[in-house]
This record gives sequence, structure tokens and C-alpha cells, in this order.
Amino acid sequence: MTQTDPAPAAAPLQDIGPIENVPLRVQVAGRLRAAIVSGRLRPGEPLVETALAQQMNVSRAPIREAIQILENDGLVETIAYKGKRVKPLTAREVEEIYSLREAFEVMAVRRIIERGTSVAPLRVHCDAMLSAAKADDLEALVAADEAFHHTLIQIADHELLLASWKNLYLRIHQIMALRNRERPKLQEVAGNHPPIVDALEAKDMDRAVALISAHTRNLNEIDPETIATTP
Amino acid sequence: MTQTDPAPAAAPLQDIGPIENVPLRVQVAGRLRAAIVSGRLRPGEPLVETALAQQMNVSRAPIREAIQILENDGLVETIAYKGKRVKPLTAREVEEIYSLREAFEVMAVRRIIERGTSVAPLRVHCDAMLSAAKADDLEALVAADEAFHHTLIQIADHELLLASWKNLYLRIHQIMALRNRERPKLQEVAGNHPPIVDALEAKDMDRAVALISAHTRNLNEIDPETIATTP
DNA sequence: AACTTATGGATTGTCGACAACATTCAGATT
DNA sequence: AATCTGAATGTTGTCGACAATCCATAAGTT
Repeated sequence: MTQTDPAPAAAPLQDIGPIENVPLRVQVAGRLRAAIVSGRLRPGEPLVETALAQQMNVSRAPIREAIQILENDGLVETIAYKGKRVKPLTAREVEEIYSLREAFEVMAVRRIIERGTSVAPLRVHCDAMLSAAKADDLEALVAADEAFHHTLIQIADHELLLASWKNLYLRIHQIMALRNRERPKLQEVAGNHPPIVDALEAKDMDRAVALISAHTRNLNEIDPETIATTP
Repeated sequence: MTQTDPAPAAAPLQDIGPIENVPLRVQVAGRLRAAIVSGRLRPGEPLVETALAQQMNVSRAPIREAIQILENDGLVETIAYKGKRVKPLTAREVEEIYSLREAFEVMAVRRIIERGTSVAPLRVHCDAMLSAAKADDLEALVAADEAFHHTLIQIADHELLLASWKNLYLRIHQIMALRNRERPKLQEVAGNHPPIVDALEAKDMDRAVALISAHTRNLNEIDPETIATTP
């Protein structure tokens, strides 16, 4: 037990934090989840346990458990003795996902106003979106947009709501990655958000709810038709 | 394809239905879930895989997968290398569960009115509740109440909402089983529901939303303090 | 030719055993 | 007496192998 082995991570000596022992199933689930929500694993694609086990050089057990995690995320479905596959996305499902998201964000808005929560954290992301729009940086805008909505849910101070929203947003990620989108008008998207914060600050419940509803509903309208699957 | 005149659906031999091959994990999960939501397995109670495997005479694999299912239901939590246990219920969590349920039911009400869905199925359960109240049958009243709300979500025609509501209602079952409730006034509980149906039929959005909110909120108020856990 | 019956391949379902890890408690050392 | 060291225990994590099931294809029979 000598300490002489060369540092495998990178650190010379400082920042010696706790080494994390992440179970394989979590690593596997993370990789698969990333592949699915990024669209690299398309809906309908079969997930074969043995093949994945060989590919990742682990046994089938962690793969099975990882797939089960994704199943609970709603990203994968199992057909007994047939196989598991990335859950196909129907137009109806997309609509349901966005409409539930709308309900979540409305609920957050109501709580924020009712409880008098400070909305200062939202301003930061508004600014980030505006400058991203100015720089014509779509990626940065999308990131700031997600951060905005994530923060909105967070300051509503409702853990269950936050967990549900995060889970739902996984599939929204997937949908966004799969749809062949026309590049949106960045200025417009960015400009949508400050009025929401204004209404929140003014504690104008009706206006805030109307704005957030319209905003999330807009997103869905861009995206009418079914997303292609590979069965 | 002309032979075999009699419809195979209307089988002459009754009782001979498809034999279902339910995976062990599902059976195990069902049993454990029933034990948890009925309060027989109290919050904080550890779930040891090997012990359960012996008790149910199966190997650890299905037990593991079953517990993972319950984890996704939000009924069980894992502490790494320590064990898994029935998730303790805090007062905050109870409140969050009921408030999310309120949001779900409000969303259902909105959809039902917006889409002009027939609310006739709800009347049946209203009647069942009223007669259960007359007969002073608490159990029947609770069952009819759940059927009412279940139907409310169902006719909203939103599969994702229905699935989320069902999942949430599991924990509501657990909460109801655990709290030492004073026997509610049956007549009052039963009487709360017909006005909701009336408002739905009249397409009076504000009244319907107000009534369903008040109703679900009432339930939570009965139940203020933390539920005892067994750590 | 049409229909029924084997057979093979692929995939998930289940099992028992071993390894890794953290906690606890006994024992030795200062 | 207090503190560190080390083994013992209990739990989850991981593995490889076998069984059960379904599907498609081919063979055999009428």
C-alpha cells in the first residue's frame, strides 16, 4: 500500500477530492441516455443487452439495470422476450410532453408569485440569452434558455416538481435533437423571456401565466409532425 | 382464409384465457408495492435483497429489479453500500405530493372543459359515493372517491398525465394508510363531488378549477404533521 | 399447393457465486 | 484512558452460465 503510483487522474497533489465510485449501471445509463437524447440512438433502435455488454466490456447485469433506469425515464420500452428499444415518439406523445411541461411551468409561476420568491436569478439567464442572440450563437442561446426554465422551476422550491420537470425535459432534449428545425429567430426567442420576469416581479399572476403558457406552447407549434423512427 | 367459421374471439370454452407469463420482478414488485402502500412496510424499513430472496424463494436478480421499479415509483430509496429502505415520508414531501396532485387535477379539468368532453362517467361515481355515505361505508366511499378522480384524469385523454397521476396516487395511498385519521364526515366528502361535475358540465372553468383545488387542498389539511418512520 | 409440424437462432429471464465496499467492534499501542 | 489498527460482518455490485420464450424458416404431410 505505498503511495508511489503515478497520479492516474491528473492532479499533482492538491485538490485531492473524494474519489467517486460510480456504479457501472449509472455510467452505462448516463452514456445511453446521452446517446438517446442527443439523437445518436434514434427511436425504434433496438437495445440488445449482450451486444451492449460486449461493446462496453461489462457483464449484462449493469446493462440491464441501466436500461431499466432509462425505462423509468420514459426513453426506452421493453417488449417481453422480444427486445428493448428506444421508445418511438408519436406526435401525440410530443404534444403531451409539451403540454405537461406547460402545466409544470405554470405551477412554478404560481408558486413563485404566491410565495413572493425573488426572481433575480432569472435575470442572469435573460441577459445571457440576449447576448447569445446578439452574437448569433444558437447553442449558447439554447443553453441559456434551458438554464432559465430550470431556474424557474428551482426557485419554485418544490423538489417533486423539479424532479418531474427534469425527467420530462430529458425527452424534450430528445425531441429537440431529432426534429429538423429551421433555425429560429434568436432575437425573438430571447426577447420572450424578460416580460415573463417582469410579470413575475409585478406579481401579475394572470399575465405571468399567460406569457409562460404562450411561450411553451409556441415551442410545440414549431414541431407538428411525427418524428421519424427506425423500426 | 375462408374456413373456420366461428369467430375465435367468442370462445365456446370459457375460463380458458391467455395464460400470462408475468416476470418474477413484476410479481415481486407488485407484492412489495402493495405492502408499502398499505402501510405494512413502514417508511424507514430496510429492504434486504438476500432476505427477500429467501422469503419469496427466488434469486436476488428479480428482487433487485423489483426494488428498482419501486425506486422509480418513489417508494424506495437507496443509500450506497448501506442498503435500500422504504422512503421516509416528510411533512414537506406529503405537501408536495398533494400540491402536485392538485396541479394534475386542475390540468385535467381544464382539458375536459376545453375539449368539451362528456362528464357522464363521473356521475356514476358520484352516485356510488352518495350511497356509500348513506350506508356509512367508509371503505366503499374511499374506493368510489378514487374511481371518481381516476376517471376525471382518464377522460382528460392525456396518457402521460394519467401515468403521472397514477404514480403519484401510489404515494397518496401510502399516506392515507399511514395516517391515523379521524373518521371523516362521509356525507360531506360525498357531497363535495357533484358540484364539480356540475361546474364541468356548465363549462364554468373558474368555478370548476376553484372547486377541484379546494377539494384536493382539503385532503392535505387533515394531515399536517410528519408521519412516523421506523429508522 | 396448402397446411401443419419441427427446428434453429436470437433475446430476455433467472440463477448461484464471488468481489468490492463501508461499518462495526475487538484488540493493541501510546 | 484514548487512539489508532485490523479483522469480521453485512450489504450491495458484478459476473458468467443456463433456462424459457418467441420468431422465422424449413421440412414434412395431406
